[in-house]
Amino acid sequence: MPKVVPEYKETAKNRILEIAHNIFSRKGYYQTTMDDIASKVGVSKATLYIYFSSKEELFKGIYQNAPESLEQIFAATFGKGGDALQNARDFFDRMLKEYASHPALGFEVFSEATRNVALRKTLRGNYDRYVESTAKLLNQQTHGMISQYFDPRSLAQSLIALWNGMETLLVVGYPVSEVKKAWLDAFTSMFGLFRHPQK
Amino acid sequence: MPKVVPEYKETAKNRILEIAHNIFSRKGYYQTTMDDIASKVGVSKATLYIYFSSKEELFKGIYQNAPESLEQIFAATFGKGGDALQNARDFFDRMLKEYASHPALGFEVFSEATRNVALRKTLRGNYDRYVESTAKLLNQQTHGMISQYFDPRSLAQSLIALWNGMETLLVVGYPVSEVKKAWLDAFTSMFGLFRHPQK
Amino acid sequence: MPKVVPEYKETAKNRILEIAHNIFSRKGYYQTTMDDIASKVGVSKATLYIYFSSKEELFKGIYQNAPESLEQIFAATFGKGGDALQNARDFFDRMLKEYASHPALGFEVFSEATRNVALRKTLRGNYDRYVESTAKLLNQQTHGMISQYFDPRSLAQSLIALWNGMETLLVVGYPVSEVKKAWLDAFTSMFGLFRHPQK
Amino acid sequence: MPKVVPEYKETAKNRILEIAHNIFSRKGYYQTTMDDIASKVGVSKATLYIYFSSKEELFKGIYQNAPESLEQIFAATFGKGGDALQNARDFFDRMLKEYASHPALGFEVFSEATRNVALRKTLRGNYDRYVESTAKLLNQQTHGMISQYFDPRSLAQSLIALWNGMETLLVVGYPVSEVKKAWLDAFTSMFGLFRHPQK
DNA sequence: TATGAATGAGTGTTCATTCAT
DNA sequence: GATGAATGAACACTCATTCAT
Repeated sequence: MPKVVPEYKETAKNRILEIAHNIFSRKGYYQTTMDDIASKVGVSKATLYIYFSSKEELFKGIYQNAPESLEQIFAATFGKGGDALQNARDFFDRMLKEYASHPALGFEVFSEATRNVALRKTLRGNYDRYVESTAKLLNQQTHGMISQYFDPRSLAQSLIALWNGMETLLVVGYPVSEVKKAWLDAFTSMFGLFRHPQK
Repeated sequence: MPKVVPEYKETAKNRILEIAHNIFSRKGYYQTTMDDIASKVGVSKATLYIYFSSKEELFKGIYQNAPESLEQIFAATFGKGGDALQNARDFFDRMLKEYASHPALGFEVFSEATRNVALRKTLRGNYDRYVESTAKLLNQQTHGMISQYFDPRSLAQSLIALWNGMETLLVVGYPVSEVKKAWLDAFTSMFGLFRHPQK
Repeated sequence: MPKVVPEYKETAKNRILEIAHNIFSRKGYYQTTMDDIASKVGVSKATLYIYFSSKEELFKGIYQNAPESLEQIFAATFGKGGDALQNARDFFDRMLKEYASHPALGFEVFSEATRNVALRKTLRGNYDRYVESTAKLLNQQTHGMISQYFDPRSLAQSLIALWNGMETLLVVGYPVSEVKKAWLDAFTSMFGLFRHPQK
Repeated sequence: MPKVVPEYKETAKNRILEIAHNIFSRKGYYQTTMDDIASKVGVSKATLYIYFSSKEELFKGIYQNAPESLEQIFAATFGKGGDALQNARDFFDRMLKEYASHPALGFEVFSEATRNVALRKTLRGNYDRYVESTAKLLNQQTHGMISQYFDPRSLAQSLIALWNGMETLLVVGYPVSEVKKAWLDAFTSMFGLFRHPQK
């Protein structure tokens, strides 16, 4: 459960998903061929079509199978209460690991979502869950800490957006340390912790 | 409007760039064919190759030609001083318009940057400029407003990341009003304005 | 006929090779399209690429597959000893048949070899074999007939060159009978048989 | 007149021919583009079409303009009488230089002649001249040396063929010294000079 | 005479997808 | 369930040739 990286069960279908996830992440959707996947999985191309009716369906299988990570990581870090700043640090570290293993995939998915309603709806569903659970934790975590004026749901959205934005900084090539600082500074200021500067 | 010369004659190259920008934005890089572009521009495919040596080069031409927007919009909104919150609203509105006209392009570019060093470097150059100019304005705008503990450069990065993240919320389908609120709430809290709730 | 196995099942690859050989020979490398070959073979263009990774590779397959002819014909004619002049006649007749079925291919290959090191090396390998086996036969055939002053290897090269040169006379349009006479006269004189004029 | 390399007069047309000759020789007909030629000549592609109605016409211009070399070299070497073997040496050296400057062109032309009647006729015309003048010189040079049984015209053809064949040995990569020996050995034996071995 | 600009007609190559075995 | 073999439909890119200026 604490496992972040989607750990598909070892059925043929899941083996394919896992490997495809890797390749799609590395090469991007359009530059990944069914051949790439098949040969890496060690089966024939035709076999892929036994499990997935098309390349797109296979791709869908991936982001529908593994969208728990943000939620799980958020829960695993902020969920345990305690020092908010430290939790934010942990969150960053774990999300970074997640991101690093599939840097391109997220962008690819968003880009595709721009044109694909079905995908957009799926993502929206995921995000609704993210927002809800984040808001809930925010409530607990920051209880009493956040001004009454603010909306936890709204802040949850901001926080998720902020992380997504951090990924763009990483792609562009800013050093992790710098991006982490930006994340923590933003987090600190957003939650009015700035009176307690990090060492 | 910035164009002073009235005999503003679009060169063929710029016409292509503009139209290609639109199509790439709408359909994505890999689903846009040179034929698509050519026929929209109203020339033959071969003509495209007179001006750009490859599809990739044409694509490059686009994101190298118009990366000023964030900078310009930031300057145009926050640059004029005054009410920070109102500026943040203006910024959002203008960036939204920019985003809406090419929603997918940004993600496509980031995705590609994941695998393409040259592109990454170009983007990094742009971002360095963004960060610098944003930090400068932040200094002026928020003079005295931000705690001594915080780093304007770091906050500038966060702010840019935050906007990028907002775009993901938009793609996913959250209503503009909701995203705008998230942006403003985040902005407000980040800059310690929360004592002055927006009406 | 050399094929012993009756269930001589042409593999797809060999079928392609054979047909491609014909077309390349007739139209030349650059004027032969993959479509030409595919449609003559009766498969789709894509199928060609299952067996050969590129047009060039397919072309290579041809001249690497059938370079035995000169060697074989030489062996089959001069190899049997007996009347040298008659053997020379037989050699000519059989080489002519070979040449006539693919007149352009040889020149095409030589032209290409001018610029292509790999091809040059392959050809050189073939020629080394030709020279060696020709020299060997020359030794047997002309034993005692050729002056001690001459080098069989060198004469072998000359003989091969002479045949190659005869092909140029044929291309240019000299009648076969005339070219054959030139070949025989040269052969006769080279091997000191001129005291025994052909009837 | 002793000049071998075709020295076109410096008219625009001839400048083009000269440069085109070089490029065609180096890259082959099909891999030479009109752009290649135009840019090397320093004019626009369209200008080429003022002087030559097509690429093929331009190519024709080349081999119609400079076919004297074999004839001239033969005349310049064997024409002066004297030691036949030494003349054969000189001939080789000068033809080699000629060949070396345009190794591929000859093969290209022969290959093309296979399919192109007009070209074939032109070449035939050239070869008729070659044969005739060579036969004439052979008569003088070898007067009394060659058995009555042989036909100078036929031997002339053989000699020309032999040289053409030598070019194939060169393409294939045999060292010049080796090819030269083969040439001289063949020559020597063909003309019954073998009683006077070269040192 | 010279050319910048344009293009029609290819051309090799790729790839998701199918299907008989 | 698995696959080897096949392919239709594209697609980026090229190039000889034209023509208005």
